[in-house]
Amino acid sequence: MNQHTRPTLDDVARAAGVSTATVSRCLNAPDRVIAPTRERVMQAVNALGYTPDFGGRALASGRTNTIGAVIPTMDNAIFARGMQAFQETLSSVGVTLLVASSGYDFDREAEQIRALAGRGADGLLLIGSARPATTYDFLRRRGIPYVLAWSLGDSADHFVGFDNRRAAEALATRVIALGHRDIAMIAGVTAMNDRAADRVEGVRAALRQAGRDPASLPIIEAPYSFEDGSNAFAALMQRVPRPTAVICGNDILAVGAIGRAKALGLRVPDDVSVTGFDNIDIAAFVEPALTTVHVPHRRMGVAAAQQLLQMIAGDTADARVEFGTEIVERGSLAAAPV
Amino acid sequence: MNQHTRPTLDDVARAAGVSTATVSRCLNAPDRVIAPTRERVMQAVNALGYTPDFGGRALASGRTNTIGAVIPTMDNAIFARGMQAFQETLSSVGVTLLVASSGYDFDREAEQIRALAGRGADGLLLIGSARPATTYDFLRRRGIPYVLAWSLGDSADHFVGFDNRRAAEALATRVIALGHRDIAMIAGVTAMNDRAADRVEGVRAALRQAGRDPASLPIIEAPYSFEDGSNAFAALMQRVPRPTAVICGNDILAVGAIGRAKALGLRVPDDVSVTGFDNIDIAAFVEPALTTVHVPHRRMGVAAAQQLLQMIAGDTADARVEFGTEIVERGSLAAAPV
DNA sequence: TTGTATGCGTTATCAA
DNA sequence: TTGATAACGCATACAA
Repeated sequence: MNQHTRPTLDDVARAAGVSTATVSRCLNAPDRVIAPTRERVMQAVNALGYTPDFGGRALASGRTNTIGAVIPTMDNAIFARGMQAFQETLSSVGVTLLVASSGYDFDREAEQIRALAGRGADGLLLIGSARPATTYDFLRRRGIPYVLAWSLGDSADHFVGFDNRRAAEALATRVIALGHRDIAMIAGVTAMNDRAADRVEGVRAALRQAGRDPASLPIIEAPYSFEDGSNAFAALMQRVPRPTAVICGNDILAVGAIGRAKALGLRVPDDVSVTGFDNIDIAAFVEPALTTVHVPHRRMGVAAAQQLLQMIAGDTADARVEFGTEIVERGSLAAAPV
Repeated sequence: MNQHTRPTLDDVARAAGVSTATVSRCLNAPDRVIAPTRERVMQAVNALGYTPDFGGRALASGRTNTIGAVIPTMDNAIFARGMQAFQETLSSVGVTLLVASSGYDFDREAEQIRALAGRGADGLLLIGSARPATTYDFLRRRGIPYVLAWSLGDSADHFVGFDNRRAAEALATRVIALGHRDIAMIAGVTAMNDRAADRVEGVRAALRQAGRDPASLPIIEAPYSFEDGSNAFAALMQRVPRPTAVICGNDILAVGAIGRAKALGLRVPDDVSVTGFDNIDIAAFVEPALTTVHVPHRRMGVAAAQQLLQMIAGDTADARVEFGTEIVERGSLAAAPV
């Protein structure tokens, strides 16, 4: 039984009869080593089961090949899908992903950002642009590359996202064009969430554009769950006149709304139309299928990873990558009842 | 404009007029430093905006305060929820989470395990027990603590999970007790997935127990999506005699099945019963609501984290933490049609 | 309670 | 192409 200490560069060097520098080169820049020696070294590496020590490498090189992400929560189909793509992309180039979650709380987010930066993350992925100036200050003082995703902002930061406001406006405009006059909205919680807030703004903009008073739009904010969507829908249906269309801030709320409509004996879309946002899998599967806004979550995850990798490599990356969205019309939206 | 190099322990020590050792102690064992000096040091730390360098710390201490997880995919409600809880628990004690995904592929999993171990992970979370001996060999040679979650196995490894087989058997037994004789199954893909395979085994065991031939059970394996569940259901409904109950390996497949049933004009549960597994949110929300097996995903995530932390700390941890599951009976399951 | 001194494993500079 | 050797920033055993 040998000692249970891992082999070091030195062990490999000795075994291969070369210097530690050569072993290091074999691993990091194989072309800077002549083939025969390289072969001998690699043999020793395999024989000893050598793997480079992370701490030593990080200390000496100043890089960790690690990227951090702070998202509101993994327990949300939207981020789950995007993060999966993000992780796959990083993994394909040998970078590993550190994840942390904020629970939609600015303080927690700042705390997690600090933690990941302290963990030596070479770059950071953050969601949206709404956060205190102090957090941005920290990011910049620290000089750590970061990308803001899932939305687009006005700042000079790097964005990889789509225009939540415009997409929501387009959808609402379509609803209005179908003759709906009594429109209501079930929004995601807008506090600390620019995506949700932008979607509300988009709907208001559409109303304004149609010569209606945005202030008259009944809105209920609801957490991301079927049940909350359902309850919000029930509350909205109490209004007089009863809305003929309910625009929801995301698909989960919309599915909750449709479920409640059925329970209330209301036909969708004959009595009331319902729309969602995100186009997650379930949108195509509810009955009736959901009219929603398609968002390319996976592509965004991939693009965010590429962007970040470029920034870390020191290459000049595009300031922003904007993805288009499109309205997917399905059975849950129809012309207003006459 | 000052140089953009981060302050080091030495800078803080100089600023506070103490040695680096004292600064280090202030950060790692504050009680070993007298209050006045500690105060002076912390002041310098804040003034300089000092944060310890990760590489240096990892190299000197041999620990990274980082735990890795290799899961099949984040894009699955089950793991997403459990991982969120796992991450929160780690975060609460200052440990950060490295995530990687295998895509249900043994080779990729082994690769990711290597990557995370190389990244200096102090411990590892893996899903299920089905993987090549070579992977376990690596884990043990490396001596890295690991926990297997979401299932229970026969080995001496540390498990945090539940008995997929027994839970599925209980559910199937209930289905049989309701008079169903023509039962079919839509299973998750069992290759490289012991959870899915165990659920199939459980159903077979129930049939055997009831004096039926398990080999006669029609089974279609389907990937984790509504659409695949839907298609599998349609195929099963072609059989003669037509099954009166379809047991699904997870809720997503079951919801897909229910959707197809409606499209085919079949009433659930009058014409055909459908059951799921996992009890994710949507199970309570489909129409009819899904009879399924409740699995405490969040609690498992928390327990897995605690287990791992104990193992890393060198405390003796329980060999296995088993969670109970329970059948949640809802509208999708009823007595067999007469 | 605090300081000194050493070593952790790697990368990178500079010579050879 | 390869080798010596000096950082890298921190934790810790030991001494004071």
